[in-house]
This record gives sequence, C-alpha cells and structure tokens, in this order.
Amino acid sequence: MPPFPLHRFSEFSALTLRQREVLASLTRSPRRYPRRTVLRQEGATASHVWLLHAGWVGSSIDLPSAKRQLVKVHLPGDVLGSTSMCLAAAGDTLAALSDVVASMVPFDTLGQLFADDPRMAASFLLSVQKERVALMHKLAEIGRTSAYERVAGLMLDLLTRGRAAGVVDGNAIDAPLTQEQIADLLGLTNVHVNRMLRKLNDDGLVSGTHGRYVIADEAGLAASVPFHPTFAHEPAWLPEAADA
Amino acid sequence: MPPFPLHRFSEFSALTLRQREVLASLTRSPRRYPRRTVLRQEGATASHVWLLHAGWVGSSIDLPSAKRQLVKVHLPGDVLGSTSMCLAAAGDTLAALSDVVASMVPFDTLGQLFADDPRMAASFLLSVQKERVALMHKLAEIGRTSAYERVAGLMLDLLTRGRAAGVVDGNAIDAPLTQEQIADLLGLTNVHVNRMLRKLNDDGLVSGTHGRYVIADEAGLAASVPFHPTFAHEPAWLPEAADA
DNA sequence: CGGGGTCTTGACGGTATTCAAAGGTCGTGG
DNA sequence: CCACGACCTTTGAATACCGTCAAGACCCCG
Repeated sequence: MPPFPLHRFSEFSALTLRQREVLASLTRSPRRYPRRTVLRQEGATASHVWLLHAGWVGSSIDLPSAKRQLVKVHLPGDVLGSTSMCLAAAGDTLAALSDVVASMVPFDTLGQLFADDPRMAASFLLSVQKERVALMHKLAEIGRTSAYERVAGLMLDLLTRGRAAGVVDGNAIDAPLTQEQIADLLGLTNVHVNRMLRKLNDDGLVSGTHGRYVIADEAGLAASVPFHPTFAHEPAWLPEAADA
Repeated sequence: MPPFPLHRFSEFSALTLRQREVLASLTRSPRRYPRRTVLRQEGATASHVWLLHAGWVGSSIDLPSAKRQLVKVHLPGDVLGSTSMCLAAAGDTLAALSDVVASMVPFDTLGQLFADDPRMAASFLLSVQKERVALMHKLAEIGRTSAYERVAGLMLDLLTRGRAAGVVDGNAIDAPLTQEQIADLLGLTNVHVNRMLRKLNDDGLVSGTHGRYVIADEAGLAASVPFHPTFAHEPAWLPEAADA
C-alpha cells in the first residue's frame, strides 16, 4: 500500500514531528477501490472524509437534466469530501477515476484535531481556502473564457498539481481522464473537447489522450491561461503548534 | 451605525455569551464606504478581513480580456476577503455595490481566535465550507444550465439569503444589482440577461429592476432551480466551546 | 436642462451543442 | 489466437443559444 503523501498538509506550515505521527496514525490502514467505484453518492449520509494515497478521484454534481458537472479531480495527497462537513447529506459524488487507495477519517477525529492542535486546524482551514480559490478561478474560467482556453487551463493545472502529487513524468501527465470527463469538468461536450484538443495538438501545445497527455509547450500554454496565483507560506498569524 | 448581524456566525453552532462578547469587540468601530468604493483590489496586500454590517459588496475576478467574473455578492453578516488568507496577494476585488458599513478584522486576530476557541474555529471552518458548496453549485449552474435557469437560480438565491440578512421585504428583494452585474455573476452578457429577465417577467415569475426585484411565484422559480441544499446544525463532532 | 447610467430592442454572426456514424484500441472469453 | 464487445476517439452536418454591435428610450441627479 502506498504511503499518504504529505505535500498538501505541509504547504502552509511545516509539519512538526508530533503532527507527522498523528497523520501517520490516521493513514495506517488504507483501502483499495477499483476504477469506477463510487466512494460516496451525492445525498448519502456523510460521517467522514478520505485521505487519498494514490489514484484519481472525481467530485461531481448531478443535475436533473441528466447532465453532470465534475467539480474537481483529486490527486494523491488531497482530502476528499470535506465540504460535506457542513451539510446534512453529502453534496457531491466521489468516484474513482482510476484504481485508488485511500484512508477514511471520521469527522469526530477531525474535531479532536481542532481541539488538540490549533495550528494544524488553521492550516487545514487554509487548505480549504485554497480549494475555494481554485473554485473561484474555475468559475471565472468557465464563465468568461473560450473552450480552447479552458482546455489549455486544465492541462496546465493538471501539470502543476500533478508534479506535486507525483503523477507527472517529465512533461507527461498520467491522467486517466477521458474527453468526456474533461468536458464535464469544463462545462463542454465531449465532441467539442475533442475538437479543442485537436487544435491544441495542431498548435503544438498538447498531445496524447486518455491515459497520458503530453505538454509540448508549457510556456505557450501558460500564455493562454489567465491565473497564476501565489500562495502564502507560514503566515505570521498562525497559532503555535501544540508541541512547539 | 448598524450593528453586525450574527446569523452567519450562529448557523452551525449557537453562540455562547463569551463568543458574543468577542464578536461585539471586533465590530465596535465599523467604517462607512460609499457605493462604488473598492475596498480592496485584486493583487493588493491582504492583512485583514471585513465583517459586513450593512450593504452589498461584490467579490470579482478580472480577466486579461477585460472581462470580469463576479464570484459572489456578499450580504450583511458575511465575512469578506477571507479567501486571501491563503494567498500572497488578494485574489479578488471587493467593491461596494451599495453604500456599505463594515468592520476590519486583522488576520492576527483570527489566529488568536483559533488558539483561544476551538469550537468557534471549527464553526468558521464550516462557514468557509458552506461558501465552497455555494461555489460548487454556481459552477454547476454556469457550466451546465441555460441562461434562463441561471437568472432564475440567482433570484431564488438572493431571496433565501436576503431573508436571513434582512434585505427582503415580503417577496421583494432590495438588490442594487444592475443587469450588467447580474451578467457578470452568471457568465452572461447584459443584453442576454435583459432578455431572460423579460422572459421571467412574461412567465409571471420575477419583475422589477435595479433597486428592487419582486418574486411573483417563488414555488415556480424553485421548480426551475436544481439545488436545495440542507445544512448541518450543531454537528456532534464539534469541539467544546472555551466557556462551556 | 444636460448627462451619465441603466434598460430595451433588433439584426447578425459565431461558438458550442446536438445528432449521427464510423474507426481505433484494449481486454476478455470462446 | 481470433472474435467480440465495451469504451473511447474522431469527424461531419445542421441547429441553437448566446454574444456582439448599434441605437434609442428612460430616468434620476446635479
């Protein structure tokens, strides 16, 4: 079983020894989920989150019109399903896009953590804020940019996040995403995504399909993408750690 | 000066006496900002949030193409600008859509709060998660629904949120939003918003313009809107309050 | 009375959708 | 080892929704 990668937990504040131990205990017995497994359906009762060790998981919302919006693709290191903490029932469907390994962590345990370690609590808040920023950018992207730019933006996003998560090999992203899933992510149709990918290919920016996408010209891609946020690190206002 | 409304701070956990006192001290000296004031520009340094006492504030993201996405309209009781806690520079522009009254609260003070009162920290986290859920729904709305449904959805959202914030009078929303601002919220153009509002009017659902929108048939509106989330209340896993 | 901001309407064009069908690839079972 | 089927990609043609451009009306405020 692959270990849980800590990069998402240390991006705002370096982990203390004690914090590493806590995380290690939470991720001691992960489970496997084969591709296409639904970890949790929208509307189901939610009592825990998952910590994603390995594989890709999609978070999606279903609409009455039988359409579907993929809200986020999660990479190793991510926390899955934490939005549902504030809801009476799960707000999104979590489905394995590839074979997956993940640990379950009950809400109760998170509550304990909040009481025991204020600094870690604040760090977790920042991670959630980061997700919110990502959503804001995606909203602007879907609302105000062309299909071409959206696909370009997704590829760049997967490249940067994928590097941190260890699913990128040089300029190649090992992404299990089909064109239909990309369409659901970007608010497009599979047909149109296909055309845009073809165009990106013709323009020498991106090649590849389901399984592996290769970024041929990262700088060129970046030029057609509007957002390049810089995140805070160890902000001064964070509370002390429990064992500081 | 109007007092700060507490409904957004008590939605997940009832406030203790001590918590009320803390909030009162934070909101003791609010400031006025006339309509069109930019509270904070995207890219500026961010060292505090605002607590909104009265008025409407828009949070927007600007794109290179001179287009603009309004990410959220804030109502009284809301916390403004907390996403930028995780960023090196402010991620959105906060602009007063009407005359506004708001208190500034430094990030340091929030850090203190996290250390002093774990339950309140957790409640704040839940508020942020709630914003994230709202963003997820908006994403699905913009990505996967028609312009007509989006305008309908916005009106219903303003009605429910406006009731809690005290800006709704019967079925009338005192909203300073122009059609162009609605367009920026929904990823549309002012022209098309106009057409959809006209159609909603013809269908007997919504009337009014800039200043005051009247919902004629709330149930009818709700029928064409996909999301009706139920939020948690006093979840068992919340840590104890400091003075419990 | 003038002017900026907002709403309204029409004509036109383009981006993306819809519908439909064919070609590729991969894993599985006969 | 080949055949089949499931899944994914690719392409074309017709259509629809929404954007763009332009101009006029309305209204409140100075």
